[in-house]
Amino acid sequence: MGSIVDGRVAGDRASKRKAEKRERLLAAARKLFIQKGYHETRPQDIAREADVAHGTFYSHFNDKREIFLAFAYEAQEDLTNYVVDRIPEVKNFEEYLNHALTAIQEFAEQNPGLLRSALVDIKVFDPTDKMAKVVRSKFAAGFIRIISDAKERGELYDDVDPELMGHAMMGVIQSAAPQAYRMGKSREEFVKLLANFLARAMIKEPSTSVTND
Amino acid sequence: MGSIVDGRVAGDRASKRKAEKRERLLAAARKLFIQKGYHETRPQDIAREADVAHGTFYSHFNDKREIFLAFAYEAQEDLTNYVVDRIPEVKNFEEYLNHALTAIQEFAEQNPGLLRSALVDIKVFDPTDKMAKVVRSKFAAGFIRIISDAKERGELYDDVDPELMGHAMMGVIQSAAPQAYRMGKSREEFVKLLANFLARAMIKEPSTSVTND
Amino acid sequence: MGSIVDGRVAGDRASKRKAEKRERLLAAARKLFIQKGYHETRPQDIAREADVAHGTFYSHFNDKREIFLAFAYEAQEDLTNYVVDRIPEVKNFEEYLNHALTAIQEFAEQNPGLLRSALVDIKVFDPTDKMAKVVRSKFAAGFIRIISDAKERGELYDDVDPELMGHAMMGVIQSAAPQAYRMGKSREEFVKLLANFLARAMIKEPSTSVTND
Amino acid sequence: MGSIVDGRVAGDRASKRKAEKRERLLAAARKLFIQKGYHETRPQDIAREADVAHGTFYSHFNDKREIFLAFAYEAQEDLTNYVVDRIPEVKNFEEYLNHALTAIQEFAEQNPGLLRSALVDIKVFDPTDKMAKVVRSKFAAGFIRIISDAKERGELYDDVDPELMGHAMMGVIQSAAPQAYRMGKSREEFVKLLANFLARAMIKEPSTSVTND
DNA sequence: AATGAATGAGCCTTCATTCAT
DNA sequence: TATGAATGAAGGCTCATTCAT
Repeated sequence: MGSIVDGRVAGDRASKRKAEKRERLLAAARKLFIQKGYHETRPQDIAREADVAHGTFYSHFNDKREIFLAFAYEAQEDLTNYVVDRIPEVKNFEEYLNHALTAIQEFAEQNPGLLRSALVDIKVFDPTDKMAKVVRSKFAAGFIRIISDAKERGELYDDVDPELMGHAMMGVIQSAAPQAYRMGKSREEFVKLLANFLARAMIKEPSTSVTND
Repeated sequence: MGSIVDGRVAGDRASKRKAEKRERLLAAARKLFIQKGYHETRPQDIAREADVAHGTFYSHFNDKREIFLAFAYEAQEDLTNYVVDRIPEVKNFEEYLNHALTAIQEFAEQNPGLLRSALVDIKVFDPTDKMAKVVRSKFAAGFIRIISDAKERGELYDDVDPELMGHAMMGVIQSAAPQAYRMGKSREEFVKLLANFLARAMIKEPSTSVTND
Repeated sequence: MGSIVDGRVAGDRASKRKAEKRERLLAAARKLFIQKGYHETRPQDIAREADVAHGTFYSHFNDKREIFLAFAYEAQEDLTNYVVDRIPEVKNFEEYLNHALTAIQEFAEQNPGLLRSALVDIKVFDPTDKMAKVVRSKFAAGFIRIISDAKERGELYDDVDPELMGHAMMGVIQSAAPQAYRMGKSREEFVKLLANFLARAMIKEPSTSVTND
Repeated sequence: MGSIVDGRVAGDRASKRKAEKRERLLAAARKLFIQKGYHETRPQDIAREADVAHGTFYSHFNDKREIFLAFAYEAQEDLTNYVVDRIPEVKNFEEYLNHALTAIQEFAEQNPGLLRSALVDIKVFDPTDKMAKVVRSKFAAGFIRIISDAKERGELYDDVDPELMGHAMMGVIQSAAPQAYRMGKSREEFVKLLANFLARAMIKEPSTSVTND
């Protein structure tokens, strides 16, 4: 049965094969964008890495920009999922902080260069670009929601603006993580330092563990 | 007189003229890198903007990378000087925070796009590039020293690592500032929120003003 | 019934379906060649416009050149038929001229762009191309025959060479028609001016209407 | 003297050399556009033929379109000059016709393919293109002026519209000339036939030579 | 025959850098 | 040193055609 009688089956197979190539291209793009950055990666290279013809690239993505955005989107989604999967039940913001930072750091270690590329290279796009905008704020969005929830539960200082602090947290992590790496700090230590920092900054009554005495 | 008989005088003038052209090129580069970013700016554009011949560019800078680094270096130096000039006597870290954040924000407003360009575009360079490395950490260096001093005076929590937190502060500012701008927050409000955030995060006994009650 | 048992019936249906697709492709090609010209029209566009798969194009035409030639051939045949249908009984060359010019102009108005495309774009083909040659001279052929007939009836000047003048007429019409359009002349006026022009040029004793007095 | 003291002299020389390359490129373009047509000629080919680097092409012409227009403009100017130079004193329109047609035919023979390319390929450009418009009507413009003059002198039929007939003449020549060539007619014969044709079509009282008797 | 994904040679253009003057 | 024309490798993208299903 199938390929002759039922066009749908043949079509399904074909579109499955097509989808598979798209995946191959995306995987290749991920590898190269991480390795060499946006500007140093050519569609041609991606195609070769994915083992498809140069022209095939353009039957899956309209241009280089599009595949980068798809890559960045996916990267942030992967991170979000990774983190969400690792936060059992959010009892309070402080616990969330620890779990989330640990998860982010784990993810970053398992995917070296991924976040740097997805978060930095995206800035080359026109700030008015619709899709770029969406992708750019995707990463901060998770933090913002969590901060917002904690704020409603009264755990945070009144002057903590979720929107602003969500972005601030993102910045902290982005800048501090590579530095911690350069300084040779262990993941545990890094997470502890940063969690304390953020807890004190935002939580009204952080557990004693985050203070000095 | 002089220019023919006295080589030194002629030489001085010549080197003065040369230095002046270099300045013109740098000023042009600053304008264009801010306006269009590193990749969208061509040496030809810089030369034209500086009103010198295209080829002259290469008698002042070895390549495009070099002028960008010079630009980024200068930008961060300007910022540092601006901030330092605006901090009267550093009585304590909290005061420093307020003055510094205000100064940074002022500088950013007076030089729109400058920091974004100098801090983001520099990431296009090979992370192992010696000069790029220096420039990259220039901005955080000021913070690190101040935090270090405050730590020695015992104002800060023991777990505050100056090196790490210097970079963290830089990240907070970089991410939060554009967001505050997008949200329409005034400079005063932004500075207050961020100063409170950072003060609570690092200072053992911040002034009451930074708490809630 | 039929389609499985009786091969001939099935075959007929199949070839009918095939012929119908060919027609659809030709109609699509006509539309697009007129709209965008030969070089700006891709086989893919034609297929999509005809609502068939891209690859199907090549089971009806060997290449893009072939469908263009088929289009141009058809266009000129349509014109010829249109004109022939509108010339009742050719009493003399002068009458023919009026009817023919009117018909051509009508046809051109009803099929804007058709002749321009069929007559101009065909020049992109190698002048030695056999089929292109045939198509190229198809349009003039009608004129040539008519002029030849009139010549044999003794209506025309002895030095009127049918072959040459057939092409000359074609050139006149091609160049003058767009110009008349640009000048805002009505069809009636254009036909009258051109008919007079050609009548005086070729007919020994044109009716008084074509002279000045 | 010169290159050091007087910048103008050096500049003049440089710009002379530049102008010379432009000429070389134009000559190469002329050769190739005639030989292979607009679409089959690549800027790359033109550059190679002119013996300059590929990129040099683009410092003299913004794009392929621009050099084609320059070529077509020049071609028509050359023709116009050639014709004007060969018309001693225009006693009357009939004489003009003979001289002009002879000159055009001569020019066409000496520059085989030139007019075909300049007059046909230009139609590939957007009809609203300003420069293309200018070039397109350049060729007819000469005829129009002459017809207009003759009309004012009362030599022509009242219904001869200079604008329209200028274009008609152009069309006649364009279509008839290649046909005459294919038929093996001599230049003299072709010119005579066409001159008679046009004279009868437009001149009230053509010399007896153009009639039959 | 029909499908549409895949192909890859080829196109036009850019631009960092060099070099003769 | 200053000039600006010249360079040519490289870039992103297109599209007529092929081919496995």
